[in-house]
This record gives sequence, structure tokens and C-alpha cells, in this order.
Amino acid sequence: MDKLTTRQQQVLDHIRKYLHDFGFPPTIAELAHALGIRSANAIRDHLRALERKGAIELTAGASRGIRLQPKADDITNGLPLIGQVAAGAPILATEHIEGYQQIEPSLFKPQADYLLRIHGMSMSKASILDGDLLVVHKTSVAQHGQIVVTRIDQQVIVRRLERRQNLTQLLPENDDFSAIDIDWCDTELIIEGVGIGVIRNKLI
Amino acid sequence: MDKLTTRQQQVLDHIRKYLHDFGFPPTIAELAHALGIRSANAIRDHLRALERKGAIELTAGASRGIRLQPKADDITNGLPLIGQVAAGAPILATEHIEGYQQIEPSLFKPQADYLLRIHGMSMSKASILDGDLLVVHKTSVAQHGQIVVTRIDQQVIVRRLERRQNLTQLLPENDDFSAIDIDWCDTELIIEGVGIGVIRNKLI
DNA sequence: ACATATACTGTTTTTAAATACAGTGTTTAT
DNA sequence: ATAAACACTGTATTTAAAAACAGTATATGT
Repeated sequence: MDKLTTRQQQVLDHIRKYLHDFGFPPTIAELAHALGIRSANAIRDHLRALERKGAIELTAGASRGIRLQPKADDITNGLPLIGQVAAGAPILATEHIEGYQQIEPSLFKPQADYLLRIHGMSMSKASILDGDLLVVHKTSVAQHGQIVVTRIDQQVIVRRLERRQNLTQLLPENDDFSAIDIDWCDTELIIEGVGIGVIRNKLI
Repeated sequence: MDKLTTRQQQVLDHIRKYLHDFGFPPTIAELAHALGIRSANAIRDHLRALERKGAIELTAGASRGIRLQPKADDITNGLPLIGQVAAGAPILATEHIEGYQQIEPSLFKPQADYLLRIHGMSMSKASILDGDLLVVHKTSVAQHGQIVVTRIDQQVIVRRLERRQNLTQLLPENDDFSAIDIDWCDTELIIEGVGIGVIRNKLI
């Protein structure tokens, strides 16, 4: 989405507020009045600009025919839920997004960026089970002991990060799995994010 | 909210669908057309009935002036988060509510009604840890094997329900805790709800 | 039995709201 | 420098949509 001018942002904010207050979008005249503008045409120009920049969608001829563009706002849209990630592809690529879940970001610290579906029981002893949604904070730095989302040989893997003097390991939390040694010459360790929470939507 | 007739429910469903599809509510004529009705007045009658029954709110004189009535607690406030419950007091009493968490109810099935903070490690082998939030569906009936929120001797306790021929037990998921036998003469078993999910907002 | 709610048809009137047209300056990017 | 985008004013026109009016027929509860 293109950058909005201050005025365009104000118009967008008013549309949001009105929608929240009334449950339906404002008319052009109502927006003009709310922003202290005496001519409806000024708002029409703003709306056209907002549409051109991808912030809203207009329906010609329809009263209140303004739709907020879903992608404009993370909060209205929720957190993306990522299923299986194809080797090499970026995690947040559209084809990996199974859907969006409306979850309060303030529930987690630091900021929750996306949900990653866990496949397999490699982290079961950390009480992270197959099918669980790992709440992930996007970052490229992680500390010893944290649950990390990493990329090894193009594959996305969730493990516990173990950092000693000159040894870095990715530890599973299940004795049936083996640790992955990271030696800096050979294997490249890319950290995609750290786990900050878990959501399980079916109990057994 | 009063019960809706089949037709009223159909009208409400169409409003929901239209809102989802277009981002703004339908006009009366559009609803009539969608339902195969030739007169706008029929829809007006339905809308008035829906408003009377509390399903929607109408704004007189405004085009598309239909607002879906948000389910008082769920959408506006989110799910109540219950901390410690005092002995004998109802779970959802105001003094137990630590706050409200905006969480999409559709993420859980059946319906999520509240979040209960888990104290202690009695369910650790079921991957429900101290500090976790148990997502609870309010019900008084539960089946063998489910994680249940019960009340024993006025205390709220989370355990796994074990029902055999003539034995009912509440099983912990930790060997350090012992099972609770329910004999129907002596102890009264009150089921407050069943666990349908877990939310953990700090990993260790 | 009788009031009330439900579920419509059909036409007309009124008002709400979008659109069109014709402008004036200012700012920003190439 | 100069076109394009930005940020408006103001009036007129057209169309979209709500609301009012006048009915019919069936179902439902008291």
C-alpha cells in the first residue's frame, strides 16, 4: 500500500471511527462535515486517492459504498495463521497463510506477529504438541534457552536454542529426536522468530 | 434476545453475508431481492421485528442504516479471564474477572465462554501448565475423558473426568497428585464446564 | 373469538446521497 | 519548468433508498 498523506490518513481514521460507532460506513457528506470540509467533492477526491492507494474499496452508485481494505490494518484483521511452510519460501508468503485469527496482541510480550502450526511431537516435553499454534515474535536474534523458529537447510524448524561457549545447538524437547549441532563453517542458522506463547484449540 | 422465526433468521443471515461480502450493510431493496420478495415493506417488517428482538439496531433515515447487535460480552469485550475463584462463589462473578481478552470464539469448538487461569501443575502431563489459560465451554454435562472444570467442596478444580460402570473419578495428569473418587452418596459433583483449549502467554 | 404477530403485494412520496460540472490555489516529483 | 497530485469551494443534477400508505392472508396465543 502506498503511503497516505496526513489528510488522507485523517479521512481513513474517520471512516474507521464511524464504522466502529455506527456499524455502517459514513456518507461522503458526513465525512466532509466531520472533517470540517464544506464541499463533498474534497472527500470524493480523498476517497479516490485512498482507493488508488489500496486503503479502501469503493462501490460506484451505492450509498455508503466504502469498504475498508482488510490488509490495511493488522488489528482489525488478526494474526496470520501459518500452516506448512514450503522449503526456501518466506514464512509469511500468502500461500502459507491458512487464515487470520483475531487475538489480542497485548496478551503476549513481546509483540505477537503470527501463529505457526506445529507439526509433530518434537517439542512435547515443553508442552507444545502436534497441532498447537505457536505464537511467534518475528526477530532474527534469540537468547539461550528460548524456543526459536529457525531455518535449517531451507526447512522451518521449531527447537530450543542452546548457546554455550563455542557450541550452538537446537534441542528438541522429546527424547525420540536428536539435537542439531550448529557449526558456523558448515550449517547456516537463520532465526525467523522466537516463540512467545501457545494456543491449543483441541484438548485430548 | 427473543427467539427469531425462520424467516427472520434468514433475513439476519443475509445481512451478515452481505456485510461480509461488501463491507457495508444491504439496502432494504437488496435484501428483498436476495430473499425473492417483491415488496420492500416485507423486509421493513422483518427488520423492525429483528430490532424489537434485539438482533439488530436501525438508524432512521440513514441508507443502509442497519447495525448488527454485537453479542454483549463476546465481541465487544472479549472473553472474561477468570483468576482465582473464591470458595462457593460463582465462577463468572465480577470479582473473579481479571480482564477481558479479545479472542476469536470461532477458533474453538464448541463455543468458548471464558478463560480460567490454571494454578499448579496437576494437569502437567496433559500439557496444561501452571499459569496457562484454560479455554472453557460452559456446560453441566461432560463425557468420559474430557478435561472438566468442576466444583468439589465449594472449590473449583480442573481434572480429567473418568466414568466407568459404577465409578466416577476426577484424575489429575501428574503422578504427584491423587485421584478424587466421586461416590454419589457423599460427594456432590458439579460440572461447571469443559476445557476446549489452552492459551499460554509465556514460554519457559 | 379476538387481538396480535407473521409474512407478504403494490404504489407513491420524500429524502438521502452519489455524481457531474466548473472552478482556485498549493505542494511535490521529474 | 512544468505536469501531476493534493486540497479544497460551490452549485446543479440524478439516482438510490427510506418511508408512508393501503391492502391481503395465515398463524398463534389468550
